[in-house]
Amino acid sequence: MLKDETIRDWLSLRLKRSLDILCQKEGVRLSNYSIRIDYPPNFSLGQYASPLAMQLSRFFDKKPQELAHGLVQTLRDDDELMPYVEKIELAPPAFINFTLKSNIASAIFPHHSNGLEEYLKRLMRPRGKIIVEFVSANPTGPLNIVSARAAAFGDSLCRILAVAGYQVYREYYVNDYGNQVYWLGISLAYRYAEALGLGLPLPENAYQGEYLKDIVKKISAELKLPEFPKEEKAFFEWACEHAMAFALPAMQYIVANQRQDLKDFRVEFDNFFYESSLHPQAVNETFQFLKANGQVYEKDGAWFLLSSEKGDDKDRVVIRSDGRPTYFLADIAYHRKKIERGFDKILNLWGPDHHGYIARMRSALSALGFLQDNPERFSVLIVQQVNLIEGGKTVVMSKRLGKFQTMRDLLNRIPVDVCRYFFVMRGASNHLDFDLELATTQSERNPVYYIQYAHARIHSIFRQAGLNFDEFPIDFRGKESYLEGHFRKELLFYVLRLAEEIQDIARNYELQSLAVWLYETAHYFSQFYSLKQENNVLGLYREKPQEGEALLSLIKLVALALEKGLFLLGISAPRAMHREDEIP
RNA sequence: GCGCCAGUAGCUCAGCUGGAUAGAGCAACAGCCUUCUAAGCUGUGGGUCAGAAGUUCGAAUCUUCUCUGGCGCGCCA
Repeated sequence: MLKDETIRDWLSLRLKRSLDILCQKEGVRLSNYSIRIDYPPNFSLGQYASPLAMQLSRFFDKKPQELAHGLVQTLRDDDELMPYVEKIELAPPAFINFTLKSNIASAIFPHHSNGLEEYLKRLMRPRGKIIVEFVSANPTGPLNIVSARAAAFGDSLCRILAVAGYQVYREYYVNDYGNQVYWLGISLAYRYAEALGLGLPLPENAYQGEYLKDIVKKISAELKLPEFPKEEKAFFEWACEHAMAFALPAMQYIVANQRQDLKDFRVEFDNFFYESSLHPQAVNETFQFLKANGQVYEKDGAWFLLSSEKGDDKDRVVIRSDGRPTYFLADIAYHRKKIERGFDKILNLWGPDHHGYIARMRSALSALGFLQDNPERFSVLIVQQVNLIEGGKTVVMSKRLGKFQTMRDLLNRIPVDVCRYFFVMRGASNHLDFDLELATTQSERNPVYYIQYAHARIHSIFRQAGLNFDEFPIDFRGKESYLEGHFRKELLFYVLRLAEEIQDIARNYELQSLAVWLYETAHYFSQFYSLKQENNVLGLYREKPQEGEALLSLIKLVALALEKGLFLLGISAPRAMHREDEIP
C-alpha cells in the first residue's frame, strides 16, 4: 500500500506486478534481475523513472522499446496505481517515466496528520540489532581532528540507522592495555619529576606532548609515591616501576575529557568498552576456542591464526613466542563479546591507518563463525584524514607552533552545527578539506546557514500569520490542485525523498547524500519562496484561505523535513535567525 | 615489491549495484529588494570525466594496463 511504503518502493511493486502479468502472458521466465526505480535527471521528465525495459528486453526477445510499451500498457490497467498518475511516458532509449499527481500527498498524509514523524514511523522496518563502534581513540591524549570527524560521521549514521528501524548500540573501545599505557605512565613520571625540578630528557618512546604536564597537575595530588632518584638511569627504572600508578588515574582523566568533548559535540555513547576488561580471561577463552576449532597453529614458539585461508595476506600472530597475547587476539576476544551480546550486525569505523587491518579482522570473525551465512554482517568504514585549510593552504597541525591540533581547539573556534555538517559532506573514505574560512568568516555563504535559514523563514511565515506552527495540521485533502505549478510540486516531491534517502543510507552508509538532500531542499524552497507574487503565503492565506492552507501545509512539511534532516546530522534547526547588521 | 583509497570546471567536490544533454558550491561577470528575512533568486562563461585498450544497445561508472598523489604492509597498539 502506498501509505506504508516509500513512493519508490510502491512504484517498484506496481512495476513488478505488471512485469509478472507480462511474463505470464508471454511465457517468459526471468532470472537474476532487480526492479530499479531511479530519479530522472530533472522534474520535467517526471519524479521517478525505470530503466527496466532496457535491462530485461533480452529475456523477451524484443526490442527495449517494445517491452517498455507493453509494460506501460499493463501499468495503465493498474487500479491501485492510476489514481495517482498524471502520465506514464516512454522516453528514449526506453525509459519508463512516471509523472505523479499531487493527490499522492493526501494519501501519505491522510487525515489531520501530525506529519512527517508519523510517516517515517510507518515506513520503519525491523532490521535487527547493530553495534557501531567508532572514535575509539587511544586513552593517551586529547581527541584529534580525525576523531572529531569519526564522531560526527558515526553518530549521524547511528541516528539514521535508528530511524530506518535498527536497534542501534553506540560503543567506544578504549585501548587501556599494553605498551602504550606503560609508556604513558613513564612519560608522566618524567613530567612529574620535571614539575618538581628534575629536568631529565624524555626517553625516545615517550609521549612528547605538552598536555601531559596538565594531566600530571590534575592527578599528582592523589599519588602516593616514594622519593624518586635523581640520576638518569636510576630514574628510568623508578619510572618503569611506577608507570601504572601514573597511567591508571591519567587514563581515567583523559577518557573523562574525551567523553566531555564528545558530549559537547552532541555525541554520546551507550558504552565505553575497556580492553583491560578482556584480560586475561576473555582473551584466554578466545584462544582456547580458536584452538579447539583448529583455527590456530604453533610455529617458532608463537601461535598463528590461519587468517590466510580466509582472505588475509598471511597468517597472523595471536600469541607471541614469549607467551603474551597480541593486540589482535584481544581484538578478536572483543569481537567475540560483540557476537555473544547478540548483535546481528557489527559495524566499525576506523582511522586511516587501519585499512590494512580489515582483512585480518574479517578473517577472525570468519574463524569465529560469524560470517557463515552472510558476509555483510561485519563491515568496516575507514574515516580518512582531514586537512584544515586556511588562506588556501593546509594548516600544519602542530601544537608547538600554536596551530590546530585537537578536537577541542576546533570546537573553540567553529560552531558545532558547522563542524558536523562539514564532516559529513564528503564520503568517509575520502580525504576531507575543511575550509576554516568558509566555516567562519564567510559564514553568510555557508551551506549550514543556508539550510537553517530556509527553515527559519518558514517559521517566520507562521509567526506572521498568527498561527501556531506545531498545532497547524498538514492537510491537503481537496486542495491538491493548489500544489501544481510555481515550484510547488517539485518542492513536495523533493521533500518526500527524505524517506528514500534514509533507506539508502541505512544500506550503503553514504551519509553525504543527506547533506546534499538538505541543501537541495533548502534550494527548492528558496526558489519557491522567491516567486513573491505567486507564492505569497501570507497574502494567499488572507485572501484565498484554501490555497493558503495548502501552501502552509506544504511549507510546514518542508520545515519538518529540514528539521528532521538536520537532526539526523546532529545539527540544530533554529526557528528564527537574524543576520548581524553589515557595515552600510 | 604487494595491497587499499583517490585522480571529474580555475579551486573544493557530487554523480559510480552501467543509463537520458556530466551537476553543485566557491571564484568571475551581468541582472533582481513598494510585496512573508537579499544569509535570497535568476542568467552567462568555464569539462579530451588522468591516459590507453576492452566488455555492449549504452561507460565518468565495469575489466586490464600505464601515469600521478595519499596511506598501509610488526611476535606495535
